[in-house]
Amino acid sequence: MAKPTLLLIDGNSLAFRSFYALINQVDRFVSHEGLHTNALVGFNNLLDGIVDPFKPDKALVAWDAGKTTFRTNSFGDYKGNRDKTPQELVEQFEPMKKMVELHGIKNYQLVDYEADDIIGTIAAAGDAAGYAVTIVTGDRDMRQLVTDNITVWLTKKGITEIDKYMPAQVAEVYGGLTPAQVVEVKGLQGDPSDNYPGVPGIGEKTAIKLIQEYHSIPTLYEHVDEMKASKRKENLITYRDDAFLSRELARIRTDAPLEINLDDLDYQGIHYQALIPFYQQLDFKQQLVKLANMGYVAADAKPVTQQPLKWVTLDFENEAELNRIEDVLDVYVELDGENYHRANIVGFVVGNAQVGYFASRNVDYLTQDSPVRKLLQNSVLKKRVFNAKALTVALARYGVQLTGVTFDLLLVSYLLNVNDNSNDLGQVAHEHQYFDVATDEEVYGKGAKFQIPADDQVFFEHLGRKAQTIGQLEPALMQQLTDQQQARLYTEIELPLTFVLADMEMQGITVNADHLLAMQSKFSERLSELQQKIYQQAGHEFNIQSTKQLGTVLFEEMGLKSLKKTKTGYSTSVEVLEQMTDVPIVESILQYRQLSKIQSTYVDGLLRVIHGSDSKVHTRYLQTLTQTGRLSSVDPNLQNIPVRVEEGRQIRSAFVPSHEGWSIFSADYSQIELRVLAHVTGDMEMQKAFLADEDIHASTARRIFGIPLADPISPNLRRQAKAVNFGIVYGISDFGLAKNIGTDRKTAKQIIETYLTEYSGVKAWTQKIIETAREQGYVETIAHRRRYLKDIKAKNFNLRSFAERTAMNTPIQGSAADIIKIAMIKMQTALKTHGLNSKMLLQVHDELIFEVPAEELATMHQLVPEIMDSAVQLDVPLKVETHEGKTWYDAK
DNA sequence: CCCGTCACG
DNA sequence: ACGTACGTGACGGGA
Repeated sequence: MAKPTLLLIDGNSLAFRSFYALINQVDRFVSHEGLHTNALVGFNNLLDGIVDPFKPDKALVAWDAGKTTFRTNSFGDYKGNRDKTPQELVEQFEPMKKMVELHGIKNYQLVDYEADDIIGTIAAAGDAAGYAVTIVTGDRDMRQLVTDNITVWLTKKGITEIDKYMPAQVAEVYGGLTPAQVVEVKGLQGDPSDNYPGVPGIGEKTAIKLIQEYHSIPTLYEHVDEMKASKRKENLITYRDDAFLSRELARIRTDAPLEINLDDLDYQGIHYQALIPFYQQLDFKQQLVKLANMGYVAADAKPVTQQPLKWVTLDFENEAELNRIEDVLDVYVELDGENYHRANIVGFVVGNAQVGYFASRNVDYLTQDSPVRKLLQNSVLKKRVFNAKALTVALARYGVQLTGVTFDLLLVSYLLNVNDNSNDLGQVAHEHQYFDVATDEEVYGKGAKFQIPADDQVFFEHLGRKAQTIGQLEPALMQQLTDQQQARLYTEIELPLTFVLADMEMQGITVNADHLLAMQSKFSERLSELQQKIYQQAGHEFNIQSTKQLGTVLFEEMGLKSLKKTKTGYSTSVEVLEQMTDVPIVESILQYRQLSKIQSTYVDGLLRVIHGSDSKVHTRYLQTLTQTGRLSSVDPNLQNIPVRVEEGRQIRSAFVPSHEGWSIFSADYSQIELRVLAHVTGDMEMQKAFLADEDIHASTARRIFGIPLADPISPNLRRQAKAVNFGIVYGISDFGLAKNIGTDRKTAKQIIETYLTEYSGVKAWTQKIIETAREQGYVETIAHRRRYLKDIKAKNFNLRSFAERTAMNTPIQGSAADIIKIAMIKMQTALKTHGLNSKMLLQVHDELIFEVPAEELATMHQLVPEIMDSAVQLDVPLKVETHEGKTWYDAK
């Protein structure tokens, strides 16, 4: 008969592991009550993944009781170099213990003892009582407890993967030693993380070798005199006491005076119903979904019944049934990659709840005349989709002109809350408390395991669920849009824009590959010259692109003074290097850096993404990503093509019109963010300056530096005033301004105060917007785009300050984004109504780029500014400047 | 996969 | 006393 099982869990060790596994995202895991939950998430995964399937007979989670233990009493420095446990973790301990209880497991801690000792003691008792004992921990030293009946499960890097240690595995990593000998090794080796010393110069390798030979520390010292003279022998003798002390510190106790025994440890099983309010409090949505799928729902929840799903595999027998579809069609198309300009359609589904859903992998239904194709191209039939832009572009490649989209789940979800921007339909649905659909990861797997199911039953059911979800969510989400006064933002801006963007992306922009190739060979020659020069200046070869190696060369070998550090080493950023240009190698490195950036990101990078079929690049604009409402551009990013430095700027000469004799034409808003600032703040002084079409930075300089009208403004003061204007838009701080204009903090502070006195409307507005953010929890743009600021009331100064700057910046940056989006929609319409052949190709936040036939140039110079500056009516005028040229470079 | 760096508005 | 300008994406290096 199988032995009874006893599961012992090292609470502290695993809490720390969980916390640091997600340390980078500590601020992304915060409950609505402001509690950090990253460690709780990790710990919960651990319970789910290891404990729950284990179903032990008895179980315990052991915790440290506090800072002092018998170890600190015997050795004051024990764990003396540990940083204080971060507050973000401390606050998670109590809920974590509650989580343990709700999973049916007892917690235990004991004054003066560490979790290890509790586990050691119970494990020994369990071993003696005939249990199969399993210990789960992140602490490698626990392996000393292993016996034939005690297995140690050690978490690897993350926390969900584990290595299992039985005596054989311990022997394997410890060169044939027994678990009991682990403390002998540790005694010699010491442990920097616990701050006990061991013997200097002896690491794990040597310690194992010595214990292999002498078996233990006491016997080693019996024979120490026989060792041949060496530094090691000297150290062993000198640090004898440390070795014995460290050995004791490393030894886990098996005789702690516990007040509990095995009878108290019966595993209770999971208290499902009680977990619901607990998970709700922590905002553990995924866990709630899992509970719901098991039939556990909150007492006050609407009953979750899995909706029935009507679906069939589309075939030539049943395709006629599609003709019964009227009013509305839900559509979902699955691609085999995220870049929809290249990816293939691997499956699709159309239908609605009344008639049912029709799924297929056969793209002939799309490429050839079929009922499906007719429905998709029928403009009267309302389509409900997820990611209309991707769908439009993908279908267009199969010859289908999708029309009549009224509901885009992804887009609507993003507008309701910019954080709900997952490209996974299931995840988005779960955000809206709709659980009748799984995520792609759940169905397809991820990483190397990703696979579209070969089984039609599985694949089509998932597709059907997705399509059905879109339809099910539409009424509630459209209502929420209305409630948040965002209906017009959706119907008049974002939804029409999505099709404008689809057009621009499909149009693409032609890139002259020969030109890039010429640049490539010129640059690589120059790069190897610079490389040789740098090797010479350094005295040896090294990887210039490695910040680590570069730091060693500059700050250790060459003895330059390090001016700034990053958390991983010396900073070698431009900012730092520019202060050391008197050293020749630094100058060379700066040149090398600049050139290799252009080469790798722009020359090589662009060449890689030119489509063979049309010699164009087709970016994808992400419409549902940024926190402010701007677009972003990927694959390639065409919103950060160099312009400020001449060498880089020449990249732009590779961007050319797609027809002989055409031109590249650009139109940009002048100072749009400051104009928006003048509008939203209602500041009369700033508005006057714009109404008079003054040079705004000069005008600001005049006011904040008190320069009489008769006097000219020096370029330096104008530059400073410009920095102040930028600072205001970004949510200014004296430190930031000082750094930017190279003055001291006090002066910067004075400048800001003067600015806010001179522009009192701006001052009043910044105070008001922060107040508003605190009251409603969000800020808005002129088109009612919304951004929630969860940290606006944070106790932590940094988090709160950041939220306050965001509160000021988002209405400005976001409203500017609203304006150009409106202009783009109007522009596309105007091109059509004027019967122009010019094409809008790119958007770069405050500028639009077109390709234009020669005969339309004059018209465009007039029409484009007209459309752009009348996109919205502000209290100050909008100003637009236009340029044209044979290439993008020349359109300046 | 994260970090430092650097390109843009 | 805190540490600090807003919003993005791509690259190479190195765990």
